[in-house]
Amino acid sequence: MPRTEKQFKELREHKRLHIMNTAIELFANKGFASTSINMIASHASISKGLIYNYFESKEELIKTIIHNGFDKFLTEFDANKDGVLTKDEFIYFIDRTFEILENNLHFWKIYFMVLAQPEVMKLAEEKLMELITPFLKTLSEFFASQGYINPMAHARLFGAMMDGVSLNYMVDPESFNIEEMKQIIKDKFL
Amino acid sequence: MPRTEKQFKELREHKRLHIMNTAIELFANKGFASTSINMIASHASISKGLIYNYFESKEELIKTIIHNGFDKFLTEFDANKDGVLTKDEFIYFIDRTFEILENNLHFWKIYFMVLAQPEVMKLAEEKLMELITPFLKTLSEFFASQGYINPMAHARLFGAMMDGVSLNYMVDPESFNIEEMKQIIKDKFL
Amino acid sequence: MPRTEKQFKELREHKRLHIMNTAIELFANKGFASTSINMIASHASISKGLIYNYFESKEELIKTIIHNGFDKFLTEFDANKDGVLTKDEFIYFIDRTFEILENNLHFWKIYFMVLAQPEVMKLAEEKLMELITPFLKTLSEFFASQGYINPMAHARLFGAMMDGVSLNYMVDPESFNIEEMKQIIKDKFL
Amino acid sequence: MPRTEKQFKELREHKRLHIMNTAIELFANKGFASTSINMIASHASISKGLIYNYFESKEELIKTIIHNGFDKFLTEFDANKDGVLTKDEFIYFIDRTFEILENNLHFWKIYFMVLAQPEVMKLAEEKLMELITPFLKTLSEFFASQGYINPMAHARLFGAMMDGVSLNYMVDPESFNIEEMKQIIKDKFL
DNA sequence: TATGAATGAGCCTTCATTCAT
DNA sequence: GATGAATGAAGGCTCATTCAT
Repeated sequence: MPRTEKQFKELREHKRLHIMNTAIELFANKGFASTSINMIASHASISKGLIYNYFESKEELIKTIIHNGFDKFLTEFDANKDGVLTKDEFIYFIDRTFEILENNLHFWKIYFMVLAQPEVMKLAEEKLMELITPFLKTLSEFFASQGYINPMAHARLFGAMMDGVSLNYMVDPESFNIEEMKQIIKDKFL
Repeated sequence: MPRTEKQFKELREHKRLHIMNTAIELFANKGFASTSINMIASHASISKGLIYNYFESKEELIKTIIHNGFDKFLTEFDANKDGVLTKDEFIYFIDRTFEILENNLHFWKIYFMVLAQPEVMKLAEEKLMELITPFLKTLSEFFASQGYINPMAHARLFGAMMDGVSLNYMVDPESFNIEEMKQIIKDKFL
Repeated sequence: MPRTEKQFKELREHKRLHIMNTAIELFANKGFASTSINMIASHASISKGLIYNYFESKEELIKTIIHNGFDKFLTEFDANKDGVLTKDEFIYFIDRTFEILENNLHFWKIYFMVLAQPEVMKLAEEKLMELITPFLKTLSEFFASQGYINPMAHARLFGAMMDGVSLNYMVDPESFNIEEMKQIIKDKFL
Repeated sequence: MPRTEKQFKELREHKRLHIMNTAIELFANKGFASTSINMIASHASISKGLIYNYFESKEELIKTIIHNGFDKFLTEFDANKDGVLTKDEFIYFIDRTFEILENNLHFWKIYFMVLAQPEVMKLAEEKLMELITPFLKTLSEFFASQGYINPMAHARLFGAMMDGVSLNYMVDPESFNIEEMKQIIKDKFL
């Protein structure tokens, strides 16, 4: 009965995501080490043991969350990666980045958690490079097309700035007027 | 015959700093939760118990480290805080920030640990505000004097950018050409 | 397939009592502070961690033991608490007290441990008052009915004497002839 | 210079007593295990190490306290121990016991700590027997002289009652009218 | 698949005791 | 005699992980 099998698989996938989302929320709010498997289980209204049915370990769980988050991020940008970035696409790019930031705050908290503990979390390094490389490349090409003499440095600065803005926004969203930020960034880089 | 009071005091202060420096290194590299008191003790070549002779708890230890670091940072910037920032002082400010960044990498790692790890953030929140508020104020006034219509947003963006650059520099120092960065930042904000 | 809820509950209750009984024995023989959780665990042939699955802390454990002991004590006396105590009931009361003493030596050792460590064991105070108040009231009414002019003082003295006898019996059961004691007490108070 | 040596010895003895008195207070209020050497040192305004100059160990310290206390207790009763107890001396005995109780609450707390806390009891057992045996003997002989058929049982009951009264008085001095108690006890036993 | 009892390594912390000065 | 820095064993407790059911 292929139908049943499919349903089965969907159910599994659904529960898997449920666990991940619960974990994301907790990791982001309390930190990785301070979030226990027990906590995740009870917030997800499942048993402790079941989590190990879906993830081999706590580390595996956060690793999966990070990888998934990165993949999602890349996918959401796919539209732009047709090769070249036009001026309009650059504007869209900025808007989109902030949009994603606002919609995935929890994930970004975890992303910075990972960055802040380099030795412990080699886990994410590889995936991070995968994410960043094309990002920088596209940006660099755009800045080159805009006549900047130092396009890669500009790309890096732009990326760093987006990191910093995200970080500051996360720490204290109320004090951050995203619309103003976007406008200033556009002014500075165009 | 006991040691004189002065001898004791010097001994204490010296050892206290030794513990703090050992702890800074470990916290920065492995994160707060992943660094055990045992680890700190053995890296500092002292006994576990002795740490508690100098710090009431692990929390107290990192709190002290954070406060000390922040205080030191503020002190290093004191020159600029005569009230107003001139154009030249702004340039000096940027140079100085990067200089401090390069010379105090450990502090900056801990600074990002604070921002990114909720369990540490809770311990530092107050001190962080103390650090940031005058920082933003001075910047905002400078941008106002430069004729920007949105000086506080500019100050925040500038701060965020410095955070982002620092973060990226720390994660991967080789890929970062600090001199180029400084130049671009100066171009963009002046 | 998980166990049914009923199975789990029974298992839990059973193990909970097992831990408590093991702990009572050890607390009574070695004192509260000198009995480690490790000790209780190994005497109960379970792991250290399991104890914390049933009791939140060592304090909680002894608190539960004390409360349980008091409740049991009160229950065992319920028969007499129909309001008034007749002469026969008073005799029965004395006999019953000693009977309970002999059957719950461990609990009574803990009871005196609590009395003897006022600052450490605020834990039991409330429950103790609950236990003692109706006890004294019933006695006082009885002594009043027997024509004593100072019934409450008699009740207190009687209670204190029972405490003292219990304490002495516990410390050195061999030297104590309970039957003789009972007889003398009856003679003195009737 | 014998003079200096004598002064020296007195100074030592004085400090020794100072440590003991400080320790008594703390042991009585917080229990033996919950009182640390550090605590005693700081309450006595001396250094931790100095305590070990006077007492070999914490155990030795409480042992000395207990022995001293018991000796003092015996000495205070010496008057009566000329062999026989007359009726008047028995009355005096009761009055004296309560007088001592009121004036040496700390000692009595420790006495009950000894009885009730097995860890302490082991240290005092011997001395306790030394204290109790002549006490019981004298009482027993008195009750024999009064024509009681069961003099030793009476002596034990009397002793136990005094224990119980003392204990109850210590736990809750306000609820205890000592004068009333004394009167009732005299009535019951004479 | 799902449960939660059970384990045990490892954590933070305390404290009696020692010892160089 | 006097100090308090230093030690390290031991304690209470947490938690990722396993496993019988």
